[in-house]
Formats: sequence, C-alpha cells, structure tokens
Amino acid sequence: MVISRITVRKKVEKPEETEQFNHLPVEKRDRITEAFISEFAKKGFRAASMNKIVERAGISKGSLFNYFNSKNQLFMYTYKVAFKRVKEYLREVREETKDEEFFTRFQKIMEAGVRFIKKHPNLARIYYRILYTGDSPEGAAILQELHAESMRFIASLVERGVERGELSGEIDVDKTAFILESVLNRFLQVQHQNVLDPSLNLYGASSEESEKWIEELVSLLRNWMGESSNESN
Amino acid sequence: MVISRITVRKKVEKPEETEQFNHLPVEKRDRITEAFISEFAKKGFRAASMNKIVERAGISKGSLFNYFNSKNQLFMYTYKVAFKRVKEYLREVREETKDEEFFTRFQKIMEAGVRFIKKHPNLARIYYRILYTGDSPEGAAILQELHAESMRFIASLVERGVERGELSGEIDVDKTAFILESVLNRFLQVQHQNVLDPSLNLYGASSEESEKWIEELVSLLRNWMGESSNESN
DNA sequence: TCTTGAAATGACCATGTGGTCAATTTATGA
DNA sequence: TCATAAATTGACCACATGGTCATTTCAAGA
Repeated sequence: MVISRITVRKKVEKPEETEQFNHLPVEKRDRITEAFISEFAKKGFRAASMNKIVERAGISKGSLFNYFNSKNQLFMYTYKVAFKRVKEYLREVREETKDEEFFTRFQKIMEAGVRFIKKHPNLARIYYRILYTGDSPEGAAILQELHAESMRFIASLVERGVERGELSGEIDVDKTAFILESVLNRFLQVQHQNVLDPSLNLYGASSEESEKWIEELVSLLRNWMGESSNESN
Repeated sequence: MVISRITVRKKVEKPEETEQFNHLPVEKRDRITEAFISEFAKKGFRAASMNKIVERAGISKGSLFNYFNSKNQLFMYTYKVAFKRVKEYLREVREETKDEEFFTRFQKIMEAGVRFIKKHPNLARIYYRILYTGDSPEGAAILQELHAESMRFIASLVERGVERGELSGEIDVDKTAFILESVLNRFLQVQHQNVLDPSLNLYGASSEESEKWIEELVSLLRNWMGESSNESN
C-alpha cells in the first residue's frame, strides 16, 4: 500500500480514542462525546475549537489530549461515530422493509431518514459537512467511502426490485441508483436544513408537509419507473 | 420589517466594497479578488484568514480593511460575486437552449454546468459550501434565495417543456423540478469534487466518462418522463 | 492511614486571529 | 518643486488557537 502524504509528515493517527477514554464512566464519556459532536457539527473540522469542546464537556484540555492524541484524531473518531450510526440506521430500515414492494420501501427509507435527522441533527450535520465539503483529514478517502456506501445501499434496493419483478429487468442499475440517491439525499439534506432552522421552511418544513412531499415524490417516481416502464417493454 | 439579531448587535453591513476598492486599477482589484475567492473557497467563511488573504494579494491588512469594513462584509461580497456569476451562466445556457427539446436542453444544462465547474472551481466551491452547510453571515436568507433561484430555474424549464408538448400536461411541476434539480445538483457537485481532486474519480472523472454519464442519465429520465408518460395518458 | 500509580489540571508556549490607527508613502494639481 | 489629500502600511491590541507538561488531586490497595 502506498503511504499517503499524511504519513510522510506525521505518524498515521488511527481514528481511535486512547484506553483512558474507555476507562471513563459511561456518563462522563457520553458528556464529552456530546461536546465534541456538537462543536464539530456546528463549526466543521477546521473552525472547531478544542478549547470550546473542553468548556462544554467540563474537563481540562490536558484531559482531552489524554483521551485523544490530537484534534485531527478526535475528528476522525467523531466521523467514525457519525458514519457508524448512519449505517446502522440504514441497515435497520433496509432489514425492516426487505419484503416490501420497491417504492413502498423507498418511501419508508425516506421517512426513516427524516426521523434520523430529527433524532440526531448533529450526527447528520457532521455527515453532510464531510459529504459536501470534503473538509476532513483523509478527506478524499472518506468521500470515496461515503459515495461508495451510499450507492451500494441504493443499488442493492434497485437490484432487489428487479429480482422481485417490481422494476424492469432492463433497467440501468447504476444510473437509476444515482438518480434515486440524488433525490433521497437532496430531500434529506433540505429537511436537515429545516430542522437546523425551522424558519427556512424549505419545501414545507412541517412533518405533515414533508410526509406529503415524500408521498408525492415516490408516487411520481413510481409513475416514471414502475408500471409505465413495464408496459412499454 | 423586524430587525434581525445581527442589527441589534451591529450596524447592517451591505455586501458591498468601499469606493476605494473601486478606485483601484483593474489588475490590482482582480488580484485581490482572486486572493479572497481562493481563501474562502478553500477554508469556508469561518476558518478563512484575513492574514492569509493579504499575504496572497500582496497588500497590507490595513488596505484590505480600507476596501471592506469587515471579514463578514468581505465574505458577503464574495458570495454576491459567486452567485452572480452562477446565475449569469445559467441564464446564458437557458437562453441558448430555449428552442430545444426539453431533454436535449436539460442535457446541455448539465454539460454547461460541468464546464462552469472546470472554469470556475473556486466560485463553484463557495457556492456549494454555502448551499450545503449554510455557513455564512445571513445564512438562512441566503439558503432560501439559493433554493428558490434553483427551483425557479428548473421549474421554468419544465413549464416550457409542458408548453411545447414535450412533457405531459398533467405533470406535477414542483416535484418534477425537485427531482431534476436533485439530479443536476448531485451530478455537478460530484463532478466538482472530482475537479478538486481527480484521484477521487467518483462515477468516472474524465470528460469522456462524465459526458457518457450525462447522456445516460438524460436518456433514462427521457425514458421515464417522456414518451412513456405520454403514452400512458 | 499511607503509599503509589493513574488521572486531571491549567499555565505556558509559539503562533495565529480580526481589527485599528499613527506614521509613512504616493499621487495629483498648482 | 511643493503642498495636500488620498492611499497604504504593519506594529499593535486583546484575544484565540493546538498542544505540552510540571504539578496537583484522586483512587485503590496494603
């Protein structure tokens, strides 16, 4: 494996906490975690401040550097936590809906996405910051991982739909997955901005309105991709 | 009009340069402009440094603060420049393609978008940073403006397609525009990340590959939205 | 209770920040 | 050439940063 530019200048830092962090009582660990997630969500990697993090966590700076070797490493750990949670959520909803009809499934995935964003606005924010700006140590590698994971997820749904005869066997899975992933991501990202600032009211911010949007978007996609495509074959 | 929180603390700063900036020779003004666009593109509003900007521009910090009253105001000016250029580009391509068939038009818009990104990577980067993170003074207002402008643009194309009989008259313009805008934005944003770092190679970074992707995406959308939809009516 | 190792602290370091302004330099017109 | 207004400078200010480490505090075990 080719050593990255980072390692040329500095020993590789794994996105891992020190064992001292794991020795902490759960309550304290959670309090510290909330503090750094919140700060990185709001400011992004570069503009976030270790001083602000320790203030909010109620610990000293020496302690924070005892638990994580550097700001760099702390952010990588934060990213890992955020991404792990996002993947778990997607995996759960995929599992829960695996026997449903493709478009019903897609609709439930969108709805689950909205719930995730409302439940974990800061994790979502970290995820979107990295996905859209690439601002992170190992940014390039992370972007590739995020895009690959996201496309694999949607492509697996499309393939399942084809298998079950709900989508045409002649469909271009890559492009179809790309379009669906675009819609899903765009919608969730916009809803996320609404959650951060309800005054934005992009495309209707209320729960009722977002549910209606989801239904209508899915209905339109069903109309385009579903029976009509089948009929024309 | 309700005074925003900003004005409670500080006089409203218009996103405008001082007259001293306009008095400068064009070459010097362009050099300074390049310096702050580059820094804001790379670092975002908060993490960008006025010290770095003046270093790159080859002027003193006092001068920069003579031309712009604050970092805040400089960024708002930068956003205005970027957004104005993006809108001009979109307006040009819309005008050039106004008599073409809807999907051909959409394809040309995607291609024009790729050209814009290659020609103005830093303007594109500023645009995407604000659009996806909201990190900007007056972030909420700007986000609403960007979303509204973007949706108006696509919706106007869809309406034109309906007028010309290229799209079904029963189409849901809002949702259709949303889906198309999602695909357009996602594709361009990914290509933009490829331009920033060709090693990413997301969905094929080369010109040939991105052209092929555009053709196939548009072909799929045509298949979904075009004749098939008409036939089913 | 005392010893010892582990955990925690926060002053310190070198460097950086946004913004100011007294002093200097430049350009223009008489 | 000289006077004057405009433009420019960069040291300075107060504050902030990431990271370090000598010192203090705490916890556990004998």
